[in-house]
Amino acid sequence: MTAKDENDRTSILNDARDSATSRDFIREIIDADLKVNKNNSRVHTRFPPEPNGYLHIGHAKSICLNFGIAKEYRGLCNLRFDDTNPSKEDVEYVESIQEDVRWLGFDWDDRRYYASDYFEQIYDYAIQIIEAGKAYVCDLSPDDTRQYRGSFTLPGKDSPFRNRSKEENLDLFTRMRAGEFPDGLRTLRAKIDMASPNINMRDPVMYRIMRAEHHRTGSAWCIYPMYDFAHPLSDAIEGITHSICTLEFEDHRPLYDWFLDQVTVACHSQQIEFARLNLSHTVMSKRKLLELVQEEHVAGWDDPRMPTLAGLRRRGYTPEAIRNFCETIGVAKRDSMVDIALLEHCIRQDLNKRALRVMAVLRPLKVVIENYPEGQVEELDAVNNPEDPGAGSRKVPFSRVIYIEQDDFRENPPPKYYRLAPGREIRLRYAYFITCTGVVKDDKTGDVIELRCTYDPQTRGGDAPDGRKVKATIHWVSAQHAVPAEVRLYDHLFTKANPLEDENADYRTYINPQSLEVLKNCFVEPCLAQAAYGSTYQFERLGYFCADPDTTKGKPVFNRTVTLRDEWAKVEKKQKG
RNA sequence: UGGGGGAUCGUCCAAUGGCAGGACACCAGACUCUGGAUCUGGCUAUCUAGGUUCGAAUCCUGGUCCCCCAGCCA
Repeated sequence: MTAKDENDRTSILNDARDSATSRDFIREIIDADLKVNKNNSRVHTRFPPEPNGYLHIGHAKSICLNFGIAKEYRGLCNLRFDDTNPSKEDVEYVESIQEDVRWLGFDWDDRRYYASDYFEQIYDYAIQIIEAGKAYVCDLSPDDTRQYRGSFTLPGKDSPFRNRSKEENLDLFTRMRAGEFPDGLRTLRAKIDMASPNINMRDPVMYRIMRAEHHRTGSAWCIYPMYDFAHPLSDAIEGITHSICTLEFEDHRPLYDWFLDQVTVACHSQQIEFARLNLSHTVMSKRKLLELVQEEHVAGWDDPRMPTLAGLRRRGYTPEAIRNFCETIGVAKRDSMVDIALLEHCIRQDLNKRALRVMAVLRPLKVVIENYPEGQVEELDAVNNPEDPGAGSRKVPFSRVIYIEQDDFRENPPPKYYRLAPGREIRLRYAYFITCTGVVKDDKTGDVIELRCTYDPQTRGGDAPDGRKVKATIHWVSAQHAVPAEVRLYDHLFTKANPLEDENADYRTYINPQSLEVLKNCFVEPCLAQAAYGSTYQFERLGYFCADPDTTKGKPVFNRTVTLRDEWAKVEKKQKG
């Protein structure tokens, strides 16, 4: 190696260092590998989902890690479907997975692979291992296999079929493939050590007989390789240098290495394990998410309450916010539970910069401005985004009858409540100062159903020429111009930070009964009449919302992505004890 | 119980023998035509007991607690 090469690599390393916000232990391992020119200084990762469910925010962590590392080190990251168990897998999932990875902002170019692409090669490797006397066909039933495996404290016993001849093994394995035996009758097992303290090394199953329609190979195969066998070989075939997976595979690493040591491969990838993401107030296992869908606790994989990428997307989360979240939480080996407040912070931070501000009244209270001329309409200027001068401004119609938020009026205002109350003056955003002069109540219920107010014509646009101040500014919508809308208010899916914490209670008992509140009688300002699916807005003083695909021509539907931070809510909560 | 991992603010991540730092959350204040945003300040942590060292979150020894593994799932 020349001094120039050394300098080049050093500068690449430094670039990588600069572009990363912090050096996690995985990047440190890669730095060290690069320093000794391991793998000819190549960095090649892969994201290997099993197509048996939708991707969730935990996968996003892995995607950002694998694709992110590839990008930083000027390497490559493959997308590989780990489809070795056809009984659980489906094309629906391979499609959603690709959509989600792309949406998150990552690109695998032409490197979309399937473990099933390698079935023939993996089979050949199995033959090699049998020929080397390191694998055998076992006739033990699943039950007996378990019995023979022993326990944590007891060593296993050798299978009676362990010492079959190579010829017999080859013959039997060939016939397994040929479909001569029923499902589950025999397996191919690695001959390692039934007394190993690591249970994964006690002659693990390499192939099982399973007649199931595979989403890619159809019925071409009736034997399928197990993860432990297929995964290291798939990595080797693709030339993966760093095979990043989660902590539960840590004790599989000796087996990963063992398989690669039995066969001739160009590349022996290094498996590195990190802690999977746990997020408060939700669940992350695919099995539980499937249950929530199947038992109809949610409306589907893309229900905006789900931690799936499809759900978050429909909820109004942006790829940028999710990527930023993944960067912020870091990567380490200790089990942890990230507060969902951090995810919410990330989406607020992103949407604050880009979401157009509009006015929407969710729980309308009619207000008649008595001294405002009947029939008059004014077009008032409203800023689209105070954080982004380039976003410009728009006209908002104002008239004698408007709607305000029920929550913005109190007949008997508590301490520190700054909004409208009898006799009090406040500002209508971008419009006028108004003073509440009367309250109309429902005869029967006594509920406030209408407010009578007067306005000060001198305050047009929102400023008083005499310099007087008001304590509050509230949003409003002109009644005659209002567009009816449906708004879906979402909250955490679970009431408990960790729904799995209590071993005596099913996680479903902590499903938040108020995770969805549908408001069908909302009014939004006219510019929202043709809000397109996916467009995000800040409803001023309420939160960030996005148009849902359920939107129809006459009636927009909005999902609340997240509320704004709300000081008054805190004060009120404190007052109520 | 055998094996594999892990313990740092309330939460997540840094500090790689040299002033325990950042983010979120929380609290207080400033500012504000969003009780938003922004700004300022504050709070709170090295699992434990010994040892090595001028100096330990970091090294050594003992203990404690937590997570994972006994699928023909991944």
